[in-house]
Amino acid sequence: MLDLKLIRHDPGAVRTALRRRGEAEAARLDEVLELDERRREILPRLEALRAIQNEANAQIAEAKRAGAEADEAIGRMREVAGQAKALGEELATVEAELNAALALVPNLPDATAADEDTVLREVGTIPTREYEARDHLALAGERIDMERGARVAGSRFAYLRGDLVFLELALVQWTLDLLRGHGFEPVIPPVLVREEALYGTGFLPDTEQQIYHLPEDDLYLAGTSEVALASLHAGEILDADMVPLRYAGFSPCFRREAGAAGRDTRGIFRVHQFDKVEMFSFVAPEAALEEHERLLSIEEEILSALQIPYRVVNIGIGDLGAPAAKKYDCEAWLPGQGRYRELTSTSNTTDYQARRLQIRLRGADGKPVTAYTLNGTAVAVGRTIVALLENGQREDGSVELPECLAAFGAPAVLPAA
RNA sequence: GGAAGGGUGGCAGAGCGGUUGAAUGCACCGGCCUUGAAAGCCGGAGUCCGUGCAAGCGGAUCGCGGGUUCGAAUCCCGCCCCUUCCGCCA
Repeated sequence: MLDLKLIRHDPGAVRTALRRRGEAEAARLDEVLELDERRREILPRLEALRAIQNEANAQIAEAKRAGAEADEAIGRMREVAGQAKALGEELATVEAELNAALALVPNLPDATAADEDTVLREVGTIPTREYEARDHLALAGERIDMERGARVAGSRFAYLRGDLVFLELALVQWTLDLLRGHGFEPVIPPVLVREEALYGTGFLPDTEQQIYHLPEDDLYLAGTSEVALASLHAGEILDADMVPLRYAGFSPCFRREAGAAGRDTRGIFRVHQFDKVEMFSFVAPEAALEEHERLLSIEEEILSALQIPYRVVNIGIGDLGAPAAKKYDCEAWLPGQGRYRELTSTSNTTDYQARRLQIRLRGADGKPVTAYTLNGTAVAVGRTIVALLENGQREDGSVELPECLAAFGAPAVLPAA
């Protein structure tokens, strides 16, 4: 959610920034501005009535205490109360519309966000081989069991079996260990969340078609632990010296993938359920840009340590989600597909989520300011396994795995399927 | 799932339906005192909205929402959360 005061005081600048997302988004401002004006027309009138009520109430109280009659003041209260109630209802309607309109306005793109997807750099060596590269399913064999997964839960569900389970666990543990070294507190968050948490992070109203809902309990299956991590400090005013606060959340993630029919149907590249280690930072406003680069550098450190060739993309404004002001994706080279595919993603959501979640910092002057939040994928386990298998493959179909994982229980070599 | 109790300021904890934004204690900030500190004394201090250059002024806020009433922290209803007991359970 944008700062209403900013919209009010500098609508031109906000509109200009929003235009980079398109005219339709910029046009949303008009409704917000109009509703805000109506609100500020009604509010002083209502407050004046309330002031009269409060004054009359004091007189009544005083008269009662003195044992005197207060009919005149009570009459005045009675009269004003009716007017105040009607005005109050009018205000409530306008405020509800205002909040709904404001909730639909996406975040302002950062000045350094790209207009179109822009590859910043390619890192690592794309392996050359005389044989045809296999894809991860061919390499995994029954250790990735899609057929039985589909039989039990439907398409896009998989069984991970045997060695791959130890690979997953090693990957997770190695990542959490590395992140702790970078100052991230490991967290296993709730995966089922309330609507407020999704609204607060900007997934609602925006991506509802991607989210599983449990109507019996009115809970939602989170598509990322970002939801629960952002909500960790909802409603709190944090001391400025507590930030940066960094969390590494490990959780399963659930996505309906509605609208992705037919895409990436082979293997576990795009499934309804996967595990992920997610980084999440709460920072002071002025520290956000640097923190974003920091999250990106950690993502790159991880990909490099795992010897996965990748490229970094500054995501174009058209592909930014509503909460993001800027986003980098790291795309891994997948020999089985012969192209780069998204593996991790990090977003600077500035104060967009924190304002909705009412997360503030108490600055040196004692005044609360809205915090800034950022998120980034440390390891999306399923896709990382895909990348490890396809990049580590040898001609005989066995797979060499990165050394760093061995200490955490991963096999050094995955036998051919 | 059943039964009971409870949600008040950073924390603890009062609060006959009417000068209660809210006693008191602790914690916090400033001042006095002190060589320095502690103790003591004096004072200050929540958050949000509107208005104003500002000081300020006005409004809201006692889990959330609604109701009763001229008037609700206080009474009624719904929801959320916490605690205890029973049941169930990895």
